[in-house]
Amino acid sequence: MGERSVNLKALAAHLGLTVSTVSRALNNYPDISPATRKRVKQAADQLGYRPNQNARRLSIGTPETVCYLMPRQIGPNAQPFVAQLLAGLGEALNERNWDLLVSQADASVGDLASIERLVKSGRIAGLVISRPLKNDPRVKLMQSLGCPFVVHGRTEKSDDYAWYDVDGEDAFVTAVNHLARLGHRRIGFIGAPLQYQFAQERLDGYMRGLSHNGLAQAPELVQIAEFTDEGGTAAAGLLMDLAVHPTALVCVTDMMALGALEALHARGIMPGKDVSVIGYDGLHFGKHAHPPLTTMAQPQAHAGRRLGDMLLSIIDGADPTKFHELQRAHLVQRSTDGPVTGNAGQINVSEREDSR
Amino acid sequence: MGERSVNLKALAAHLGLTVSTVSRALNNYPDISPATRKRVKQAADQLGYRPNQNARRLSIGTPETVCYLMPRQIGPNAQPFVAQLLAGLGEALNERNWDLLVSQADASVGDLASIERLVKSGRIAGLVISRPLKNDPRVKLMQSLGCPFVVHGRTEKSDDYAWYDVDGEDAFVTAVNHLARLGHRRIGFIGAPLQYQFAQERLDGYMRGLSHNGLAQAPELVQIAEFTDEGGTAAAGLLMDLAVHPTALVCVTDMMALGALEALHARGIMPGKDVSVIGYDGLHFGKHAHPPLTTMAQPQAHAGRRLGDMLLSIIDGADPTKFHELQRAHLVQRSTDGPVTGNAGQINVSEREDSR
DNA sequence: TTGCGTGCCGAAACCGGTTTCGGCTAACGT
DNA sequence: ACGTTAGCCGAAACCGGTTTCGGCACGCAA
Repeated sequence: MGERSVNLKALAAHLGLTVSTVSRALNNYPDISPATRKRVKQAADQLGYRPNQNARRLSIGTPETVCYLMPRQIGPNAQPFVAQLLAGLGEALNERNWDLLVSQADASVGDLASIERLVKSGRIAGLVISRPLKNDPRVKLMQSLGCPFVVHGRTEKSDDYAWYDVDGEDAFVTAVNHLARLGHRRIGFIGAPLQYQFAQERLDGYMRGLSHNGLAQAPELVQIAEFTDEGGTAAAGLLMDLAVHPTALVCVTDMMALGALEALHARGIMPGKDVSVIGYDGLHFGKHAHPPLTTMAQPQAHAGRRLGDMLLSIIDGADPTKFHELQRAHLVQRSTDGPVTGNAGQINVSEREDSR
Repeated sequence: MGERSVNLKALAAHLGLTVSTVSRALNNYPDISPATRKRVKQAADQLGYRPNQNARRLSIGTPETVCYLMPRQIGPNAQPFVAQLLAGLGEALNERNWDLLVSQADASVGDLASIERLVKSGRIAGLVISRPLKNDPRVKLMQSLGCPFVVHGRTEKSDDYAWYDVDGEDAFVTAVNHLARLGHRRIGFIGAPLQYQFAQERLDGYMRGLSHNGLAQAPELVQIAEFTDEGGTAAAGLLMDLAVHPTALVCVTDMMALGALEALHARGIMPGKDVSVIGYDGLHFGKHAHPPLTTMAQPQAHAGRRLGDMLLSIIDGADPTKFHELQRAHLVQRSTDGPVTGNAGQINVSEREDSR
């Protein structure tokens, strides 16, 4: 209701000019006299004229929009990082007055088909993919469609597209190193399904950390579960019920680590004292866990911003293979890590009081 | 690069028909013979034709897009509910193949101006506003613009627009009732800045709960701070350092409650034993707090879906004032609530052992 | 045979902008 | 005084669809 917002035609009529003149005046074409340019611009923002973006973009030939593909799994333990990522993306896009679309693949259609529709319908100039699988079909699809995209995370072979990631392998080497230095020799791994590349990477890091410290790899020490707190509880339960249980646990996410803490409490085991636990993510909430969770924190404040800038560069024509940004996670020690103690029901190792 | 995706003209040429015929065939106009209709549709999805949405929407006259306005404050304690809300909104929109835009007001432009640009540029058919202020100028702006919108939350007077909210006042009455039943007579309130309507509502509920239980209102018992964990810690600190400190705290968000727990621990006070704490939100993380946080949980799983459906109805012409959906929060008891104990450094009340 | 619907498709206007091109006017040099 | 050249603006095509309208060809009844 009310009149439709003023369009170019109305503005032109109001000024006694043609639409083409007005358009060029507003877009700073050199063939418009300074006088009329000024007159046009004044009238424009006096009447509150805003160019219709659909029309403009149709004409321009670019949708001036990028899309963020939301990771599926939501539910009660929602993804806390989504908001931050969107904020960063939005910041990058705002500088150009581009729009940010979010899309979760329509369940009835399927991921791939839904992506294909999105790009073929000309709605988006680029796409952000989150948390890729080890061999993610979406990557190949986007490449075959010739549509610019960036990945938050990596796939198994990740040399021919742009990505931003935190080095999960390095992080888990660091975590294992830290635990080994505290005297732990039997370290359990709580992981996520290996179809996710991040899960594989972190497992690799765990393995490398083990051998780097001369520790044996025992298959029973790695437990895979869904990356929820319940998953962590279940996995930790299995590990602690082993004949000789580990004296430390590294967990693929903070959420799983929090779940692991529950399993320890349920068995009367004191995290950080009897058994060490290290998570991954650096979630703010970990500070309030019982006890406060030691974790490998990733610097994800800027992930969205970086991804946005990368994507825009690629849309501008830059070579996607040039953008590989690998950040490092760092250990934030809270209270769930500590030296190994003798009363752990397992091989007795010499107690040592490491300094913290 | 590559050929531009097939457009209507190409498809028509391929078929030896005109664009208008093909368009009408695809849109099931009755004046197209079943034979050619079928032929057209087959060719269309064989060539992978997808109508250009910018062009289509320009022609149709509606952007088929709604926008979610992200709440500003992000930072480390990101909004966990944003992802859930977006998922719900997306679900509702997907059924019509509408798009979901997210926008955080450009800091350099300002909320209002940025909203006005958004709707005047014809990009969106509706807007979702989150966490409104007591007297939120965005609501009036949208009304004066004549653009459909829904609000997640309410403002002070909320009868002339559509909203979905959880009854914070009722929730805090419930919380205070619960505490009073446990014997608490000196209950502190940890609140957020009262410019936010939700903060005011919950304070109102607290007050009503007090008088409903015949408890005195003491100004020093209500502390306002930023709604972060640090804010909660600070506010709780002030309250616990009072000459006669409260035996229970109700907090306006779970995040603040977690912060409050820190303040208690720092003073050697055992939450749930010496002093009760009740949060609000029902955050999943509260389960892993120390001790697990009792909270008023809001059923926000469906908020996004409901808001989306409401907004679409309004866009379809329904009366916005018809949509007022008020949900109730419910107490989820974990471990930070308990009967008042005598050793609390304050007026001795008769101990009573309430049943749990 | 003529006339008249009816079924089916093409022509063209339109959505609201952008951009190329051409022409008019005034100032300029010679 | 006259041709040239900027400077400035209008005309028109275009982006890729949708939708109204008109007309051709056919079948049917008179």
